[in-house]
Amino acid sequence: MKKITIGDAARQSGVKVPTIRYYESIGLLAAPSRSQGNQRSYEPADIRRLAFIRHARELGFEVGSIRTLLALQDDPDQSCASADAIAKARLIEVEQRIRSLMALKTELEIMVEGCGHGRVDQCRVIEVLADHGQCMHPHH
Amino acid sequence: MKKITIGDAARQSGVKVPTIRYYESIGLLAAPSRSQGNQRSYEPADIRRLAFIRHARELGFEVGSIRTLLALQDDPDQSCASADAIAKARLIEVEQRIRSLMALKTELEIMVEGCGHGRVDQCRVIEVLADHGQCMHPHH
DNA sequence: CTTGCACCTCTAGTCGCTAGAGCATGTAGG
DNA sequence: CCTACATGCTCTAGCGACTAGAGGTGCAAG
Repeated sequence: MKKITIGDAARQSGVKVPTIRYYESIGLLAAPSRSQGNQRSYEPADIRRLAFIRHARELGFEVGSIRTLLALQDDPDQSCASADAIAKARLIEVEQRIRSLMALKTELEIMVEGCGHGRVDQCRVIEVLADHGQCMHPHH
Repeated sequence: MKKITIGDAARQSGVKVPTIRYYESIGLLAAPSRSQGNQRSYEPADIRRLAFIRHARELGFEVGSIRTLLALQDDPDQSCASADAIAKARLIEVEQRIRSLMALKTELEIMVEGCGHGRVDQCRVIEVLADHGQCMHPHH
């Protein structure tokens, strides 16, 4: 059997070495076997699990949700209703975040366009920040 | 002179009480005068400053940037080039974040739509997470 | 005068890592 | 076989921007 070091695991999964150790410490990844010299030795399944975690993190899932998703993956007989619920909740979050960022973008554009590059006391950036009432697109 | 307590400052500015104390501790807000009983007593200018900070935080500016923006506001003779640069940088960040969230939204939608609500081993949510190659809209 | 809320300070916890110190191990070249 | 040097190990502390809690004091109403 090929022994995968933590460095190789990091390269193959795209998860950084200290992060892998961190995931082990919080119980997201099982502690792997060790070599004679006490070095972690991973299996291909661990790499897949790490890639799963990484992808889920990139999608913005929190560690708690990932824990549930991993538990579901480990037990394929279960209904995927939980996974679906988690993904749907995340989708709603993302949609809200997009809406709020769009409003924010508009507000920033107004600020930047309004800036005449003169003195601060005529600057729209400062002005808009100081007085929220000037926001054209309320986002909160 | 009317004395504004920290609680009233919180209500008027929309910044929570412990957060106001935190801002004082990191030097974002000057320490106000105190009453006989050692209670903080704010001026209307402090409330405006807090509202400024709150608004900037809502727009996603980091405390470091807010520090600069506040310094600019305090000295209105200065050129607003820095304020403009900060706002522009933030605008670019926001635009990138929106793009990445849109990609993410698409991916989540595919996951959720593909979920047949059956068993986990046929669930697209789990499947897509496990295999990044299935992303239709690569976002990273 | 007492009740009860608001205020005070201080410490520690949150989340998801990241950085650093100070060692041990593994590997490639000479 | 020896020496470099990369990589591994553990442990602690730090990041940002708060938030929570303990344990105490101030103050205003009934």
